[in-house]
Amino acid sequence: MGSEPAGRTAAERSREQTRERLLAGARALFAELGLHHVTTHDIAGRAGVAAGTFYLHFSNKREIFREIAGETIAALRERLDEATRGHVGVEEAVRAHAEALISFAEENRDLGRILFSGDTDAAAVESDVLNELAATIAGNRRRRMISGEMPGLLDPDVLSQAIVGMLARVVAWWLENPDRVPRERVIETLTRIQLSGTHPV
Amino acid sequence: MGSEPAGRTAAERSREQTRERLLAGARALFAELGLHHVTTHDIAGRAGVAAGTFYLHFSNKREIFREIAGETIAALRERLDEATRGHVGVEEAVRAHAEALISFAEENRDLGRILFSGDTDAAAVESDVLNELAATIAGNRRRRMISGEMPGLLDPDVLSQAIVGMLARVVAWWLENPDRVPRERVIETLTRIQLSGTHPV
Amino acid sequence: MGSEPAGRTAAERSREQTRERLLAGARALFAELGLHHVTTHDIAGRAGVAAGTFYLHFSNKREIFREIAGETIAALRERLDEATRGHVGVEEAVRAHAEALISFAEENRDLGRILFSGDTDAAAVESDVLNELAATIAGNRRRRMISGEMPGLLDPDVLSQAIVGMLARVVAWWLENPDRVPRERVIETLTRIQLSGTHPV
Amino acid sequence: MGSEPAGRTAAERSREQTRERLLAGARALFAELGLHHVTTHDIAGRAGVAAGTFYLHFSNKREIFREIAGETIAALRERLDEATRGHVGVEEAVRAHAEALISFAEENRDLGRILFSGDTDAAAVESDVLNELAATIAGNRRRRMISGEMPGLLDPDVLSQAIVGMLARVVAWWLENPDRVPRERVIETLTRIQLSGTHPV
DNA sequence: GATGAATGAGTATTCATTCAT
DNA sequence: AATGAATGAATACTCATTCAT
Repeated sequence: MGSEPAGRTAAERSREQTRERLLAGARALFAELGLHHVTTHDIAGRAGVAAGTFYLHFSNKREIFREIAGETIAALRERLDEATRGHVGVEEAVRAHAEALISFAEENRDLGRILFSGDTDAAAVESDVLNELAATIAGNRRRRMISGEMPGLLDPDVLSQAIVGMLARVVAWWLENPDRVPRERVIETLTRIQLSGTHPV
Repeated sequence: MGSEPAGRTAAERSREQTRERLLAGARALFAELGLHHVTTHDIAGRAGVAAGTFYLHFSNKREIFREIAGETIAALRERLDEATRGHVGVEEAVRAHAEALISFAEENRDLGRILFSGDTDAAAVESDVLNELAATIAGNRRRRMISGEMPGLLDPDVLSQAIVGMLARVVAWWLENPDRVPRERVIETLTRIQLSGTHPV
Repeated sequence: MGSEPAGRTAAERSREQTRERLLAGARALFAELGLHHVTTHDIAGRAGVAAGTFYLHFSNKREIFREIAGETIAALRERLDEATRGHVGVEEAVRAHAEALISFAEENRDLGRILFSGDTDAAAVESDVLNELAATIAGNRRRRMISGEMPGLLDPDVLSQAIVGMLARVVAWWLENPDRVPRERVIETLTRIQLSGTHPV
Repeated sequence: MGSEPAGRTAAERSREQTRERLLAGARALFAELGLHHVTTHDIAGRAGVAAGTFYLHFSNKREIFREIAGETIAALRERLDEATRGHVGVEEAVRAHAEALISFAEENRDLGRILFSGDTDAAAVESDVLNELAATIAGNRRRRMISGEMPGLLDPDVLSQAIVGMLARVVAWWLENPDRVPRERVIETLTRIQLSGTHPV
């Protein structure tokens, strides 16, 4: 009945469970305290295993962080791709993109705080999340919109960094202050800014 | 008729020099390694003094960081105010603001990396630079432009965070990749984005 | 059927042994050098373990001292209670008390030096041993003897402090100079002084 | 009009004043904080001089403590001798001795706390104050009273330690709790205890 | 595979003491 | 004689990582 390919021994399943518990504990702790205020003992403790067990599953602290960040980024990327895929109109696509981003942030509230914060250590460990996003997002943007419409006015690299910076900052800020502005208004504002930025007078 | 206020004893001058060397060393190291990968011993070593000497000038690591960050922020704020003061036209003001920001970043290349990075630890020590900037910048922006022109389309809080995020990200990125885009083009792009955002179709 | 409670794992036994070695080392060092001339490194070194190991067993220097002092005081108190319990006659009781004190000091020669020395720092860490003793001893004394027999001549508080001061000093002195006076003579002298003080002419 | 032999230069007088100020500051600080919670910087600061000046007058921290303790002990000894000198009767002499001790403690309240506390560090620095007192006091006592009157019941060494312990403890205790018992009652109690101890039934 | 005791290099901070001015 | 900046050894405590059981 497992969704994973069967034929695993009990030991393999047990190992996998321990690994998952470590990942879960690490996610929670990193989100709460930031990368370097979390010790490997903390993570093991949160996972309910002994300190040494951590090193049976990850070769060091950076690795588990990299894994967590990596899987989160992959999920985000997929979500964003999916969100924009079906849309033809520019406005629709941009709004769907913003909506997907906000939804993802809400669902990954804890890790989002780190991933979108621009934390230098986190960035050093994982090839900078935001830079990857910049490439992806800017790629989309360029393909779909900029082409031809604003010949030399806006530099595409600067623009992509600007958009990423804007998105990351707004998301991080809104995660910390969710009651200041309703969700829909955040999406709407993000959408408008991007549209106006690409359809100038 | 020295450039420094006269009437200081040799000891005072020596002390002041050591203090400045510590500050300079700390600035460079913080920029290079981030707040908590720098030890007080490192700072002292870089300044060419013994480890204990650090504590004759600063009571702890947080203090020297706060001092560095504080003075830099104050200088930045003044620079931005000054830049926007004389201008009547919106476009002129926005461009002058962007220009001042870029110039400041160039002159404070090292620290800029931290201040604009959104480093969570740095933010915890010094009342978050970017948040302060958000307030200031957003204030200006709101006063001068938004009034009446885009009634309820853009949320002012979200907008201010977006602008700050955009500016910080672009500046931090450009400091790391100064050769990718010429300075003028960065300024021009930043200016255009902001203007388009406030003069929508 | 070992002398220690069975059913312990090897790790638990090892841990307990290390802990005991740390306690033993600390006892010896504190006795030799006094509370604050002993470093946690010294204690670890004496126990034959690495410096960090100390902190796996005690959260800081004060704690290990408190533990050592606490257990010693508890043992002493029990010994004194036991010694005096069975005796009806005043003289018998006083002599048994003095005898128990001297025996205890002999058996705990090292720590006695600190506990009976009135060391102000030690006292600050552990609620002052001598003050506790003063209360206990004086309580016994008052109950059993003074009642009615010397109405207002001797102040009970002053008397109890005097007795404790006398006992502590004599014990500490005798531990340092065990060959000057034979054990029995110390006990006899202590007994006589106390009896004469309570059975005046 | 100085009480000291004249013929001192201004420099000599200035030096002497600085020295006295250091001694005064050290006395106050040692009394307040105990020997090793006082830094040489503290002492210099309290004396209103620079840190280095301390070492122009004392070669190290131990030395200034030794000097302070030494002069206090000498003064105490003189006071006690003086007090007992004129008296023929045993009771008179013992009471005068107790009275002098209490008076001295009151006048030197600050340092008394250390000198009578049995502080091990203080004792290590200065050849133990209390031991010196033990010798002196016991000497007096033996000469005047014990001779012949209690053939072998009380050991003189033990007795002298007992008396010193008693006196020191009562004095230290009373300095900390001056309101618990009136001064006269302390003296009376100390006197009675000693008399009864030497005039047993 | 899991345990958890142990390691030891690392780090902030203090303070007695020196010495150039 | 006085200053006070500088020194650097000392010390408590942390934590990533190892390894015998």
